[in-house]
Amino acid sequence: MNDKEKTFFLIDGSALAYRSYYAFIRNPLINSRGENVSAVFGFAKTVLNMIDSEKPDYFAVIFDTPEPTFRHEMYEDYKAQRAAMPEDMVEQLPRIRQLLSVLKIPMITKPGYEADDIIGTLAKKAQKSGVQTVIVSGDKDLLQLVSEGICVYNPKRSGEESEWLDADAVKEKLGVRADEIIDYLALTGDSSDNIPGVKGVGPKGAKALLKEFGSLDAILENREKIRNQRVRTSIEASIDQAKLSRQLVTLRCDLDLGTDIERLLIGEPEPDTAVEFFQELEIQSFIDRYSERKKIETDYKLVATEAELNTLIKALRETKRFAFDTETTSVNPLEAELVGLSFCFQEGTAYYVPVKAPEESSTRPLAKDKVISLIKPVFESEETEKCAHNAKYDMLVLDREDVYVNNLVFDSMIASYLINPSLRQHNLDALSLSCFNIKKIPVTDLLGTGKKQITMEKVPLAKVTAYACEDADMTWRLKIHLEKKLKEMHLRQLFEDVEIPLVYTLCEMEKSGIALDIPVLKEMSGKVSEKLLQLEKKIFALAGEEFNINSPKQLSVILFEKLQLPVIRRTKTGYSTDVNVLEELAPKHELPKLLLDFRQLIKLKSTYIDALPKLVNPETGRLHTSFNQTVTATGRLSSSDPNLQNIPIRTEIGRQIRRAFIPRDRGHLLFDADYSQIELRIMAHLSQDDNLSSAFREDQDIHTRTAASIFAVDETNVTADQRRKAKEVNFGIMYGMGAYGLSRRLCITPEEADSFIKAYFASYPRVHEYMMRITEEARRQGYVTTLLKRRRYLPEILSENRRIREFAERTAINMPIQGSAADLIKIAMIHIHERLKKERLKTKMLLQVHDELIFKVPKAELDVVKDWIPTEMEDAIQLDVPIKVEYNYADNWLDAH
DNA sequence: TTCTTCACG
DNA sequence: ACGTACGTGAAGAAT
Repeated sequence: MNDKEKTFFLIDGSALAYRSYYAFIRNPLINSRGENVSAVFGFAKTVLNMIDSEKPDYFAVIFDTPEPTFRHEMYEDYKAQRAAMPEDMVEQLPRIRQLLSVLKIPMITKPGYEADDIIGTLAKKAQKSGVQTVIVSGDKDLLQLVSEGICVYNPKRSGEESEWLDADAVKEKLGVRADEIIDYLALTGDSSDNIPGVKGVGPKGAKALLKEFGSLDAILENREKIRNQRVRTSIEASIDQAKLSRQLVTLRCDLDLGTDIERLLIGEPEPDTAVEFFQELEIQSFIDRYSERKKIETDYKLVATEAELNTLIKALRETKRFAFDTETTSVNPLEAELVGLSFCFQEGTAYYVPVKAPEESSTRPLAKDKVISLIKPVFESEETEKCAHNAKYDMLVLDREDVYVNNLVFDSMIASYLINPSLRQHNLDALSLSCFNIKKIPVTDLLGTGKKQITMEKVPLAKVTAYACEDADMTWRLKIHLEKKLKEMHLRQLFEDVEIPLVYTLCEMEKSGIALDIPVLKEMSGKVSEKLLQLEKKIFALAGEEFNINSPKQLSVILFEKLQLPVIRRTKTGYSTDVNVLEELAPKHELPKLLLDFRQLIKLKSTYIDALPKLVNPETGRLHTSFNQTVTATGRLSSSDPNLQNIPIRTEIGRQIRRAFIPRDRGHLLFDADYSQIELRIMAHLSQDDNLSSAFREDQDIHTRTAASIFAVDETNVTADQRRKAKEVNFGIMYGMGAYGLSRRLCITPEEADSFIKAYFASYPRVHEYMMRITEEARRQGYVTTLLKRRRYLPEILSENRRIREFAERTAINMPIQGSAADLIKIAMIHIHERLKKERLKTKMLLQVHDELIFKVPKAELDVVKDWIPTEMEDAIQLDVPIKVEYNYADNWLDAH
């Protein structure tokens, strides 16, 4: 046997498409145009996996055609029970055909015959020529083909073991030999194809009969010998049906296909075509697979002499606009050391100016001071427009070199975010790939990974030059590309008037940082530790053993197995032990209450009390968060490293942590201004509801007002409990909550909750109209917008899946409210920042917590700013209802709030 | 890396 | 029959 055995994979195309579609049914892959691509994705993934791992010599995907087949002529109810294919799967079938043509995978169909017959024909042919054949399908019919050199592969979802069925495996699985499958199916029937079989004979009966008599013919001939009387009667009544069924399940293996197996070869896909295809579908993982590092014409230059630098600077001044990027030693801008700068003002041409390089370099870079002093005026010039990708980072790095970036006009990261805020990645690598199909040099090519990772200043100059120039080049290309899109989508004003100016504001805030009273936290830490030890002791005593309380898995064992407490809810991987569950268990056992206390304390200790002091910057002595401008789908900021937008307040112990946030400098206070009920006011504005609006115009307590309406009592008679319930309703409505959710939150019946919601809409009818209008708008145009035209696409709103569709509907209701509030506070921040600067005040904006701004104010300035800061916040955007800002000040955040 | 839990608006 | 209120980030356990 000098010839290696050839292998042949035969794919049942429709079966694989179905399987792929349903694999994602709970969580379909939907691209930004609202197109479901689950089936295409799953299909591509399975096929490519098979090709990669099995490396078959021959390969073919077989599809049915819509034409009736000879089986329909033979039996009019053939496949009659089969449910219609879902609409969003039908749409994917042409895509799958396109996929196969792009991937150069042979596809075969024959009108009037089913895929199974074609598969049978090809498999038998292959068998004769000694080719090993693998049929990929979950269909039982095809098992009849299993014999020497033919097996069936049934791929399962990840997590389940896939099946390889050869003759032995078939016998083991069904208890009959592969050559008995036809008779077996003729007896049992097949509900999916609506094949009748013999009524009353199932898998067990069929197996026993075949074992005893050997074949269907023998069974029919010797039917009087069947001992089981019930089975015998069934068989006697269904002789014709059994014969018909046998005909139906028997595959035709003698079709004339006009193809030789030798011609069923997998071709080499053209990368460009493949990338284009997957880009259209927006399937990132395959875009990556087929993206090559495109050869683009580039001229990337190292600038290492003063003369070269002067020429570059002259060019930068003349062109009036350029893209730049910094290379540094760290991702944290407050720790990063500048390594070099790159510039681009013409597609494909870029310059790298190093200020640091490895010792062994043949070219010595110019001294950092020299470069800075020459380049500083260009950055500070109002005459030249600057573009960058994530400018805030570069600006913070340059700021530490005393270089201030004036006239920033473009940030490609922010542009990409405004175009589609739902995307997770807005980094330069991803954008270069998605916009231009250019795969950038991975940073890891320069720095390596894991333990051997080095920093940028140790990378040879030639490599850094190529990398840094590419960054500037891509940023420049993106500016040209994304600018157009922003204009088309009417996002330019939001971009130019809000997001770009906000970069300066956020830079200042991050640079300022906020001081921490470490002794306060140290003291808390000690007290909490003691309390935790006591709790732990009690918990172990009640549990009867020691275990890791922080492990939901170990905890589940104690609660639900050892103590036999009732399981309230399950998670994907086990039992839920979250707050709601523990609260429900609390009346039944002492332990859950202790666990709740333990959980609360350990959270406060590990996330805040002990973690925050470690994050104080040793140089400034303060905490510098990062305000992320391109993360949330609604337009809000987020805060990370550390997150200072989720400092505790709801519990007494937690809020004490706020005592540790202080104005370190003597003679300063923290000033805290927050919007009162801003989201409800925006909802009043958006819905134009008279009742809701008048509540704000009359400056009434909105929750009391709602309580009076839904409980039909006088406002003066609203009880505290009624007000609390009304508050939940007010918030719940803004999130599109249903009766069930409200009932759970208020511990009332869903019927009662429903009556509250009905009463709410009766008193605020236009709020209901708003919800109908905005969801309709989302369905019609595919997206919703905020007051400043910030956009969020919601393709899922057309989903067939109710859960997904309803989620999109709630998002459609909430995003304009949450996002408009974000628009509003962003404008206020910019105005306040600019005014503080213009009036040369020492007051510093330190934090933003969605509807709240925190400042550090010198006592001498308090009287000035305490009037105008709230006014600037109230005047940021004109609404049809008043905007109210409340403020307070003290020497720590707890008392200032 | 993913899951669960929990802190905030 | 199912799952049930929007938007975040971080810690610790398990994989």
